[in-house]
Amino acid sequence: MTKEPNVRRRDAGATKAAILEAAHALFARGGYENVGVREIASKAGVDAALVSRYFGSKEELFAEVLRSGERGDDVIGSELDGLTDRVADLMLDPEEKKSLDDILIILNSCASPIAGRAVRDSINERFHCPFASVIGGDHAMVRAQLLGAMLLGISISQQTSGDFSDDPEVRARLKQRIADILALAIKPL
Amino acid sequence: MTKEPNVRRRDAGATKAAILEAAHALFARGGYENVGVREIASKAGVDAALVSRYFGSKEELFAEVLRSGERGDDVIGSELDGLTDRVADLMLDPEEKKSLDDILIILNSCASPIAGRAVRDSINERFHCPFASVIGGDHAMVRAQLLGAMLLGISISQQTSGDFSDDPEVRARLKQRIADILALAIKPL
DNA sequence: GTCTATAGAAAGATAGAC
DNA sequence: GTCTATCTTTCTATAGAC
Repeated sequence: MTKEPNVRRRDAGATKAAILEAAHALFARGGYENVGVREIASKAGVDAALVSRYFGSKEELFAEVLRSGERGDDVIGSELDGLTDRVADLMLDPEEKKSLDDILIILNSCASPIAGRAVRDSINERFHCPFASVIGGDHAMVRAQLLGAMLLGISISQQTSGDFSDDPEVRARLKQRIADILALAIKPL
Repeated sequence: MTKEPNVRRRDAGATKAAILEAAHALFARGGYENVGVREIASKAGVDAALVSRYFGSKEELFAEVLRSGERGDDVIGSELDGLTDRVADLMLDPEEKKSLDDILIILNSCASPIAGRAVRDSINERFHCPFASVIGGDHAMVRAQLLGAMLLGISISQQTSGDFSDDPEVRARLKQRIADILALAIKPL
């Protein structure tokens, strides 16, 4: 396996971006503890030493991935109107799976003794608070957490057990059911 | 730190049980990858070498922990009547948190490349199938997976973000809300 | 700006003494 | 039946060559 010393013209910015993107995708699949810097570098097409070079450490890279992720209102939108249908769509549409990477990163890294703290802080800042702003009303944070719990649960279930059903007819009815559940989650207490 | 060579009279059965119990508790908190055999042995009050001695490997110990865990119908009961209230109670009652350890083990270990497969198989056998038996009707497996997703989501949310609220009044209304959501999850499609 | 080589730490597993 | 000592692997991080 001979190495051509990197085809990409030397460009710190591009290299850094490539590492960040690779880390984002890999952390979503395996979580902080199950992904190595070698693997990240390999996917980004660069050398492993550059990860430390540009981000300081794996931990700091992970924090940067969290910061670069979408905020809750990017995921669910900022309009309360039609929110439940939109999100139910997002959860079941295989085309949109990329949008759920940020949820998977949370899910798969929250048990880590190193990354766990950052993950927990990030959930509040990036998801619960924006959710609460969008849904408003009394006890908005409680209802926002409940909404977040539903999204987490559905995401992890699909990741671990596969899609709920292959039958388009069933999926359509399921989508409506999930929309109804989400409506119940955000309804004033 | 001088070591008294184990107070417990030499008893393979008791030692094995102690290791299994310690592993169960620790895997629930940290997941497969974040818990070492040294840590498990320490909590069990035995030497680390005995883990391999009695279980073969950490991986086999984990599989044994999965097998020894509760089945879905132990958690939700086998009566459809009153199920949603019972489970909502279980999710929010801090006294019952121990019952949710099996859910946390799933949650915190599913990303592991080693333990992930066993976890995924276990979800179906131990949770979705019993759930489907209890709730019955058309598309029982789809609805069972949806019920499981709700339980997973609420569990992980409480683990990562803390309890939804400290106010007993709010918690009571939230419990009712969760019961309503669960009812919607298992309702015929 | 990128890569090679390696230091240093931590974890799982095992042989053999007691 | 239990514990000590150690082997092997794997991973992060870094110094220094190119």
